[in-house]
Amino acid sequence: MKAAHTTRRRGDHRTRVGRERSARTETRILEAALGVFANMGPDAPKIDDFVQAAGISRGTFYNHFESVEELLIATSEWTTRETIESIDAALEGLEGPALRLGVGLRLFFAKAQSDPVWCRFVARVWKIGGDELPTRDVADGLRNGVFRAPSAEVARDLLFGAIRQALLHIGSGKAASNYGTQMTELYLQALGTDARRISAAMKHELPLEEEEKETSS
Amino acid sequence: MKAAHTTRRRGDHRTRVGRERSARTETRILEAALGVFANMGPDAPKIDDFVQAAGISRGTFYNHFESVEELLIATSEWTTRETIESIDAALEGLEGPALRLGVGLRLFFAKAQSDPVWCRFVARVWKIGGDELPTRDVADGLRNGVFRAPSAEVARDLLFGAIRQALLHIGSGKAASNYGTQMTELYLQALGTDARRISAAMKHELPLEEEEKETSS
Amino acid sequence: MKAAHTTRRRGDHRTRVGRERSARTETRILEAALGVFANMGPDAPKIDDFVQAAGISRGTFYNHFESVEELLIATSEWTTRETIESIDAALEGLEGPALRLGVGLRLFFAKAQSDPVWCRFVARVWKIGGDELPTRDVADGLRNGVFRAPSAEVARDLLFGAIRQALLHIGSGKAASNYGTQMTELYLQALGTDARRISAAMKHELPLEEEEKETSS
Amino acid sequence: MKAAHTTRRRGDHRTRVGRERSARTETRILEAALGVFANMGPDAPKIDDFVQAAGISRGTFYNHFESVEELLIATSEWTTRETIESIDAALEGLEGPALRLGVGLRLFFAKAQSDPVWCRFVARVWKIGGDELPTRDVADGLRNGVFRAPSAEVARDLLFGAIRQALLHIGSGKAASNYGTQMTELYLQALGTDARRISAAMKHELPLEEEEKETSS
DNA sequence: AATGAATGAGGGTTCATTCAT
DNA sequence: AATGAATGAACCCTCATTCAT
Repeated sequence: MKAAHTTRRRGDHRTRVGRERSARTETRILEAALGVFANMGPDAPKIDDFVQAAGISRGTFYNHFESVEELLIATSEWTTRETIESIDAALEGLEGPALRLGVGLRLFFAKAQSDPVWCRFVARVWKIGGDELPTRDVADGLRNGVFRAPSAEVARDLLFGAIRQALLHIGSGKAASNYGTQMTELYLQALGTDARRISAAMKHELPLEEEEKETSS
Repeated sequence: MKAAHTTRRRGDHRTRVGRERSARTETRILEAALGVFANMGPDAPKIDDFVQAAGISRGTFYNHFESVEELLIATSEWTTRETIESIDAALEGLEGPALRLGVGLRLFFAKAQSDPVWCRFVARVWKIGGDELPTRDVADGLRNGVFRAPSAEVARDLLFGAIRQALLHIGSGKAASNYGTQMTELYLQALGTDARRISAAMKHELPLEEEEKETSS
Repeated sequence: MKAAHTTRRRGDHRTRVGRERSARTETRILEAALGVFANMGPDAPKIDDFVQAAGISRGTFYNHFESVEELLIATSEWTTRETIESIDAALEGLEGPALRLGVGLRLFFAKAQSDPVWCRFVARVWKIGGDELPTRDVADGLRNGVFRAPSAEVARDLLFGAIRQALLHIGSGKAASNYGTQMTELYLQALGTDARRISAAMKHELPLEEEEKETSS
Repeated sequence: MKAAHTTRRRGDHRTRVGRERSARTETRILEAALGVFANMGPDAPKIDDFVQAAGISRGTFYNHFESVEELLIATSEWTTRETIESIDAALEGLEGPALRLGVGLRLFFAKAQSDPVWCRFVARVWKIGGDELPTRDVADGLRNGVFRAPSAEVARDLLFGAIRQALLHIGSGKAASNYGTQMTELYLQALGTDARRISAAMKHELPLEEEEKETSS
């Protein structure tokens, strides 16, 4: 077992080094891809755009991703998951659909305003999930009468239409600093939320979500 | 003199015939392009897609348009202008931002539901104008207190976000028949319109806009 | 018979008008082609270049010429023949290869300097005949000892090389006004012509060749 | 440290191998291009002609040259430089414009007669430099009275006209074996060189320039 | 793994030529 | 004859993908 252990350790070592290097390369590609997609949209960029942005060779790209499409999906997941999770965590303990939705949206827009690249990426790509969270709050609110809308469908569509348009606006760099808050307020008003609840959601202090993404280049 | 006359008439005739043929071909391309863009979006289609859809040759395409981009713009204008104009005409005489906006949106969504190709095209492309009409009504309503919103920006962005998302939904074929009406109602509610005005806008009979597009080929 | 006569006269009339128009059109094309070839060389121009320069339609071009190649040949002949003939006529009565060659070259270069378009055309195309005239004089001179050269071949090649290079130089617009005369003198010197004969050829007054080309547009 | 060393060596190795392969491909293209241009002239050949002649793919062509024009220039330089340099070296130590010019031209024509492809290439393309060498000798000779001509311009133009025409003649395969020598003699005679100097230039043994072009494939 | 030269299919564009009027 | 829209073959160029090192 000892021998085996040693052997394994060597194997592990090489493997680990390889994996680390590989993981680092992969991260480099993802980081580069975020910027490339943000600037060029999901369809325009060619493999070479990522290769150049990441400072790697063509061959290396194919060692990690099979196609631009796959890279797009990977970038989306990588980029969205932690945002969603951190908002989810921040909402822990908040009660009431209006408060939860209001604070959640404000956090989301705050992230967008603080990270323009991320913002433009999400605005232009927005292919993936993360939509269960707000969807649930809207449904809850409609069910228990806090929200009012002709149907759940239009409430949902209005929400995602608003988010996308807001991200485009923010991503253009022309949005006022309270734009996200205002959009949140307007959406709550759209659902017929009563003034007191809106006010509470707007005034609630934003739970600090620490920025941990080590975007060190 | 007779000869001269004949010659001139012939020349005119040839010219006129040529122009007519050319115009017909151009219309054919535009009609085909509407469908192609609706199905494939603005970036994916290749020249050949239009060539095949229109039943023309590659060379003929270039006799009329220099690039896909130019065709996209031409198709957008061709497609949007008459819709906007017909809605504008239909709103003639209607007073009050809520009523005008409500009826205008309902007409717009009605068009979308009755013409799925047009709907998907507009949903995916939406590059061009036609946005002055609703923008003005929103601004009017905010100014005279019929509407209420944290800022004109968010009111505007919410509107266009809603429209785009609605078109996508309608274009998918899964929207209920009253979807457009519901979205209209929700948007009026979003702007804090009072119930009586909303009700009036929803009940107002839709001014008939006769379909005159002579898509006879 | 009367009827037949009338009919024939009509036919003649139409035919004549047609022929005249046709001849005029053909001349227009040739004139345009001269300029086009002069500016663009023999290979670069496309059918459209001639069509535009002549102000005709594509179809009309094909009514007169089958290809660019054919037009090139026609333009060459049309353009060269009269120059050669007029020089030939002007040399009528001059005796002695040195005198004939010297005056002939001077006339040729004078034409080149007075008609830059013709000059650039000939410089760049130079496909066709008209070379018998000087060739004969060179051969004569070599035979009877007026000229001296290692072989008739090199004498001939030196002549045509000189002419081409001279035309290029003149066509560039940078040649001095006595350039043609100087080149003529140098070529006579190349063939070992004695000084007296050279002097006679240089001083001989240039027989006036009237410009009759009706380049009326 | 070992690892780092190994890695670096590997990187170097890969890089070096790549560069060598690339350089070999480039040479292959240039060699092929020389023949293609020689046969078809500078304007007629299409990319495919080079691709086929070099036995590479279209894509590879573009990895090395951006256009036919660029390839033409590269081929010209590659082809002319060594000839000029070798003649320059061979003339080292020869004194007097007549001797230098005479021997230089004879070397040039000898090269042309021994390498028909090169000859036809230069005859048809002749875009680039290498003209300073003879130009200087002509100017020197005119200045110190060894040569006589109406002007330096015509002396120069006569020279290059003669060279071009000579190359065309030689390239056609119909030139006698002493053609180059004869043309050299005639050109010296054209400049009024005295008989003794001409004779010396013609009799001077041609300094051997070894063919070193390593056309090893 | 990483590299980058080579590949060739795919798509863009031009232009000589035809033909109905 | 003259016209010019339509045609499609020929050519240009890009770029995703492979593979030897």
